[in-house]
Amino acid sequence: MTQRFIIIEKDFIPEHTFECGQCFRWNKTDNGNYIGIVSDSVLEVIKEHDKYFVYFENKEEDFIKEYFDLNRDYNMLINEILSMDDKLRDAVKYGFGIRILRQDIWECIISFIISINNNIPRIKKIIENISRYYGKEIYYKGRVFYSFPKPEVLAKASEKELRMLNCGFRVPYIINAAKMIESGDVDIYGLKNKSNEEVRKELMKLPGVGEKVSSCIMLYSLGRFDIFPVDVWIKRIMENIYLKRYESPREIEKFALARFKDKAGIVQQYLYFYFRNNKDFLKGISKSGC
DNA sequence: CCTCAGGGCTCTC
DNA sequence: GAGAGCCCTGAG
Repeated sequence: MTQRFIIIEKDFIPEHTFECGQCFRWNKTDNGNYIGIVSDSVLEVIKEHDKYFVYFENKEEDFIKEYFDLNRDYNMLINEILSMDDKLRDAVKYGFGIRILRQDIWECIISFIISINNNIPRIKKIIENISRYYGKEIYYKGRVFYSFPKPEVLAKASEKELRMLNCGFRVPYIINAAKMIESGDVDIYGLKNKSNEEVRKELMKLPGVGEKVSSCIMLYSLGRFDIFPVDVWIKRIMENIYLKRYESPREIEKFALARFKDKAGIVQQYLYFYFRNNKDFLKGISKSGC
């Protein structure tokens, strides 16, 4: 069993990358490293002598490099962000080491359908439940892990089973989205060369995929940084820091895209990570409203 | 015991 | 365009 590794030396802190809310299948191990299931493989990120080693099996190096977005210079991105907006200094400094992972689009779609009106610990639990129930076994270092099931599998899943796995009101969304993808009614594998508008239109054909979920898919699986997902937290943060008034998610996205341009996606990530972990800085703004 | 919110969406009006 | 309702769980 060949085990290989590559080194990530620059602009990377595992805790920031894996716990900024973009992914749900990475977990911290007892010794402080991270282990995750990525498509049909188990990956480990291990710190040795101040360097991070990615261990993997059954994958090409190019896959790993793309997954960790290693061809992008985040340090340069940060400098450009700071040069155009000083308000982001604290958030960028705090979130240094976040990389936007290039996730599998199918798993990303279902993951963010599950995220609807849900919280992160429960999202992780539901995805784990689905993988254990429907996924394939992966053996890694004598342990068993489970891959996320393919569209054809979830297309045939029963409502009863998925309810048992705690998917709740999202059950019909999941099954019908899987059916539409499996049948080819919605083409999720031919989106690469399409415009943001075209991609969003295609994704929103899927039940349970609205503006925000489609934005997450475009950012986290297509690597489109000129996208700014607006959830309840980002809404609050933007209203608090920039707008000083209640505003609709659509207007907030418009504002952010105009201001942060092709770096909006990573800015969104820094803001989310920083303010979720420092909620006190958001006192003074109401929790909802628009 | 209760209410409320959580990386929102759909359906109805 | 606005508003109610939603499966479930932990927090308060």
